[in-house]
Amino acid sequence: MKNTTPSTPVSATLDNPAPDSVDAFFKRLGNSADQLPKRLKQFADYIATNPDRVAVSTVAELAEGADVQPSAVMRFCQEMGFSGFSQMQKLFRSDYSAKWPDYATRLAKLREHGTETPSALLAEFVEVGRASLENLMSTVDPAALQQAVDVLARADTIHMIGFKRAFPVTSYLAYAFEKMDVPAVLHSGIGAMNMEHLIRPNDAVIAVTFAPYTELTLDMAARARATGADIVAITDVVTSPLARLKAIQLLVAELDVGDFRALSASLSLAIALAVSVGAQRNRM
Amino acid sequence: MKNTTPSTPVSATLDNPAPDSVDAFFKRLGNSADQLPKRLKQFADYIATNPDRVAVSTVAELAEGADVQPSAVMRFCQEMGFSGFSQMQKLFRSDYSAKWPDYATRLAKLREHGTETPSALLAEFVEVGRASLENLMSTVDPAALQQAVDVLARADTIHMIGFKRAFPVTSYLAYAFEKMDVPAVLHSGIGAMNMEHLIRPNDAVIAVTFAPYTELTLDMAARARATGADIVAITDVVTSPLARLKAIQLLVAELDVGDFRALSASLSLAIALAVSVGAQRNRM
DNA sequence: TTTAAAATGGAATTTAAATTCCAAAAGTGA
DNA sequence: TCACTTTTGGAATTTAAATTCCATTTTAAA
Repeated sequence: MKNTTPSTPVSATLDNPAPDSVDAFFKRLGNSADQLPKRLKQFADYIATNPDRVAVSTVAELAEGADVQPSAVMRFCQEMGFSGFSQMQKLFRSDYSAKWPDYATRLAKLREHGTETPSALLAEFVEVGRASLENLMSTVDPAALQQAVDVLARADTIHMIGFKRAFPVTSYLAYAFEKMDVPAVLHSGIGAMNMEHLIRPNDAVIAVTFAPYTELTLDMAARARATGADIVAITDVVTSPLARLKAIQLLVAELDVGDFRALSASLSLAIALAVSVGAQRNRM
Repeated sequence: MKNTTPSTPVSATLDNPAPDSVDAFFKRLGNSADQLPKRLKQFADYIATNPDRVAVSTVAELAEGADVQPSAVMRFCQEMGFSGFSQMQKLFRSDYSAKWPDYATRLAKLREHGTETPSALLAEFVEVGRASLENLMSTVDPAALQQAVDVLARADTIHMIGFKRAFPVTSYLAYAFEKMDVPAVLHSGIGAMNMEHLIRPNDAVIAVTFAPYTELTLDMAARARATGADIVAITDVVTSPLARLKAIQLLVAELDVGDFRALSASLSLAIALAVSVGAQRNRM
């Protein structure tokens, strides 16, 4: 009569049961993430960012991706309540097939719910954003972009002008320039203060405005032009009032959803511009 | 002098090279399917109807699913030009992750292509933006989004907190809310003024921050939470510190190019959120 | 500072899966 | 029907991945 009862299951202890869905897993991870040791936290961040890799990778591959040891991965899995990696992966794999109707199907499914739900609206914006990005590559003239980079890299100080819906663009430019130590001023319009006198002949201005154009932006750009500063215009069409200023034009045809636009293309253009300028200045 | 040349590679013979994409694989399968022996055909049919299972299953599992022996699976793989099942599975797995190659791969690719021309960099940001948007649809939980809209529509005043790279997001939210006459305050941090006392129990806060998280944002959100205000967090991963605040989480996994991210997905999410809130408030 | 506890990296071991092999069954043409 | 080829199922082997273990390092506490 064999009686080798190993009574305690290796897999999951009572106080630490294995999550039964990927959602539950991430919920738990969210709660306990900050009291995890360094390497385990590092791995947690990695799979939180790349959850879709878990189903199709080996321990070694994930470990390498997160830059930790395989044993750290094992410890993590156990910490999360699994018996080991295999059990955790099984969970992710079962979720995988359910979750992977492709992008097109997903969008369609969201749409049929009607434009009423926030998700359907989000789907709209995503779709429009993608279209705008695709378009961006054809509306932006590479030569003009290069020229803009040259001008901005050469400038003493870069001034950014753009309000209302253009403000997210200029504020992101400001952030990027600051991070790269490029001297740049964001003209925010705050306090109704006129900072135009700061613009000198050897400076350059990035003016951002879309139809219906903001008067203030046009005025300020015009006056900057008068002092001799170079103007780089991020705008929507060639007939934009900024054209008159002999500005270097970067055109972004952004699509609307209702009264709003996704801004994806404008932001992408802006950040590419900023990073290029930063790189070029470093080379000088 | 050892000379054990086994000259013929086991993997793929000349007349039978392994397909290099899942598409190519299925094309070949279409051609040769009807001259396959019974069991092999049976397996072919199975994976043709369940292509997504291949990446995440073992030989034994697929064999069982198709009701054939594991060895039949092996013979099938070899018939199709692969050295074995592992090689075939590798193809299916890489095809899957090709939709979103991870950060490291992408950076490496960027480096080798050279960031030389601004247009190349722009192309990179555009591509990353598109991938991020596509992914957005799967990381944002529709229920959480709906919940966020409800909370924000109900709030007396909406407060927006987000600095540095998150600031374009909050500033766009501010613009959208203003345009729709939704009472909303953008906490800009300007003048180091503390506007937190403005946040009342019946208000709601939209906090936006991405790793590395901005302390100020976390602090302000925590204090707002303490006063009883609801928090909607737009952040990158579940391990985000904002999770601790019992916030409604909207996750955006945005890819980086170098040190910067395109922000396309975050902006799209933000504007969809804002418009939904505006619409819902009008209905009340 | 010293000591103890926790965490880590990497090697050693175990386990499970992939792959091969071969005897039996099914099919094919004379 | 008989000899021969192809196909099949299942067991045996190999390979690779998961898991454990332990010596070393790091961190926290006294």
